[in-house]
Amino acid sequence: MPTSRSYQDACGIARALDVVGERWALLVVRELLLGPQRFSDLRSGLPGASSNLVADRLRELAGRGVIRRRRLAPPAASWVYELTDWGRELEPIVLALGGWGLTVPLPATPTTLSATSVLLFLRGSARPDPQAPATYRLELDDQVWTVRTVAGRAHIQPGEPADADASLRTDPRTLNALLENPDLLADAISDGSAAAAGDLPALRRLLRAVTSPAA
Amino acid sequence: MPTSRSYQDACGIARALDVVGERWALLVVRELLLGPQRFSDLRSGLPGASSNLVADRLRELAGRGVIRRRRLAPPAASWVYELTDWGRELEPIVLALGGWGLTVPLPATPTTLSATSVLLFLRGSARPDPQAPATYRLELDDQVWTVRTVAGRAHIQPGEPADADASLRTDPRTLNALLENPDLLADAISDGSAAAAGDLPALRRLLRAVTSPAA
DNA sequence: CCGCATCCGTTTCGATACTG
DNA sequence: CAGTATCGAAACGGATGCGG
Repeated sequence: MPTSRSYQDACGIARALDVVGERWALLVVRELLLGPQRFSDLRSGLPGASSNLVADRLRELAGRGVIRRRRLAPPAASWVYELTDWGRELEPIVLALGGWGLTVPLPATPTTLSATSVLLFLRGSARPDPQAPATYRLELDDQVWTVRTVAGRAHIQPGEPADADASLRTDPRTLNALLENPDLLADAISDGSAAAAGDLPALRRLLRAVTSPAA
Repeated sequence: MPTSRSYQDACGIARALDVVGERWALLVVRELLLGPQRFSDLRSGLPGASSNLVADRLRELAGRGVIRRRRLAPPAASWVYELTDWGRELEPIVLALGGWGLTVPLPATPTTLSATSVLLFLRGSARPDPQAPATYRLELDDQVWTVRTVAGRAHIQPGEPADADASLRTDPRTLNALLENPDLLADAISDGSAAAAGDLPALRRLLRAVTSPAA
């Protein structure tokens, strides 16, 4: 019986940690914050976790009701994991923890950075010009995301956009660098680490929405 | 070198968990949210953690700058642990996590409940009558706390109050029950699980401030 | 007694290999 | 693609020891 060990403490903090306090659990939640993901998507977002670990956490979190396993409609016929309504209530907490974590020094050795992590940062920090709503197609490590800027906020979903003003194909680390310094876009394109198409001024506006938020 | 293992992930959430994601770490932070505590206080607040575990976590959290070890002024000449300013920034996050955790079913087997846990709940939930500020002496498992109700809020500190309107001596679990149902106070006193002194109506107002918050 | 350190059995983690 | 099986290494958890 893999009944995960409990703190046996009636305090709410301990009870929360009984559910999401195990190693990797909150990072699995993080990966699902922007929408349903398949097992292999989760694995590539959590390259440091072994496959059995990811499988264990998914089983436990599903058993606790934080996430759910769902079958995609045909012809996809694949399985995805997604947060339940209850699990989604962790979102502000996890994001606040992430804000605090930005003040933690970066690990010295080379680090990973998942697409979801960068996109959560983008969504949380971008203040796009409300006068110029736009839709973008972002392809990060072969996964496609839809980004829409509406009413001064960025909305992000996994999957293809119906219609995009501009598109960008790159990797999470490069996108992160571009969000810190949008002027690097030309360099990234010329050295092949990024490829852009469509309304490039709109794309620049998106990248600048983090460093130069609209008033 | 007990250099705790890192997620090696640049995401803020992962970096936060590198610091406070280990087992028991956030519960140590919880125990310090209301003020400095000695090693033995921490141990009695975390009865499920072995002594070496507590010592390990304290060392790690101190090394990371979340907490600090400080010598009390003579004649106490003892050591206490306390949150640094940086560690204190975890407070809203930990409290939010605790709020979510209240929706987690209680562990089946008998649970512990630390004085800090109940007092955090009291502080977070009590809406005392702003018209009747008061100071209380609370003695929980031989540790003394000062509770002051001011401006519709409860303020809590470890240690003796300078001057108390009323005092209550009990254990965390009984106090928790009394906060849920203040009418049990007479029973608790008569069966010896609580002892009260001073302005008893004021004490009843404190207990009722959680279930019947002032408008 | 307080504040740990050491020892040791058990559980979990993490890497690799493997299967439907 | 979506996991399971296996196994050594690390961490946890309980008991005990020990200096101040």
